[in-house]
Amino acid sequence: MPRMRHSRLDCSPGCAVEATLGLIDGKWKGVVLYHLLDGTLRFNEIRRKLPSVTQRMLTNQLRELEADGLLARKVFAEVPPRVEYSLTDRGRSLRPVIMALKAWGDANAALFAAPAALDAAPAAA
Amino acid sequence: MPRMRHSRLDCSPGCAVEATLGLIDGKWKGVVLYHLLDGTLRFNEIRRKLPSVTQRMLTNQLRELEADGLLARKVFAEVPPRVEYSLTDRGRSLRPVIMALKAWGDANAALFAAPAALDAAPAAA
DNA sequence: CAGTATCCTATTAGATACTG
DNA sequence: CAGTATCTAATAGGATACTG
Repeated sequence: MPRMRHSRLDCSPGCAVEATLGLIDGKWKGVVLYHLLDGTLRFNEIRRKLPSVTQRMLTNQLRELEADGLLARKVFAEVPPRVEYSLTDRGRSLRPVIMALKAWGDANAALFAAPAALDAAPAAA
Repeated sequence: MPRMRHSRLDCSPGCAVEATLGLIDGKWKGVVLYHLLDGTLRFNEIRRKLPSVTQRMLTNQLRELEADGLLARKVFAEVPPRVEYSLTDRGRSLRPVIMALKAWGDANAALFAAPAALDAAPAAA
């Protein structure tokens, strides 16, 4: 069972930066958080938004986010089963962070598309 | 030689979130970027700010940041050698992102100190 | 001072199959 | 539908020693 991620607390004061990063890294956490900003989603709804995530990975990432108090998991005793994921207050408080990441990514999309565009690109603010 | 990190581009539109994250994850990149926001630093100056980083890791992280166009490495032909690291314009454009990460981390410091404080804590905005 | 070079371990992530 | 369970591959990260 994959528990125990980097503690990353052996710094300061940049420590806070790494601590926050530690909660939202993991290959899919950022996107998951991003999509949940729009509201509650079921397991397979999230999955459909992440074309190449495996079931196992998505479960892991969701469990870690839950363990970190960023999202809530609500299981409905139905057949077929239904599980809904939504952000907690703490999770929602990450909105500015997520949006800052997204804004920069959008502004620098060229960087990701063409690695060689480094010199040419205008380095958008 | 550790090259080739996750491409993370198989999403959308949360893609931008992961793309940005991909550039600043790595166990030390966030802090390095943070410290360089204050100005140019030499190799060992950075190292001193990161008590437990190894020489190898710091070098790796710095090289990746450089390859991603976020920082510039300036070598002085002196004895003893001197190498200065500073943010590029693109690196500086990450300031809002880094500061958002830091702000959240500071506001939620309790979360990192005591993992059990999840319920009690007030979930600062 | 600012790295390289090796070697080795731990953590992450993917594939695949099965289940309440 | 929403997971588990295994097994394995890839990657990140650390320890240590050496060098221009």
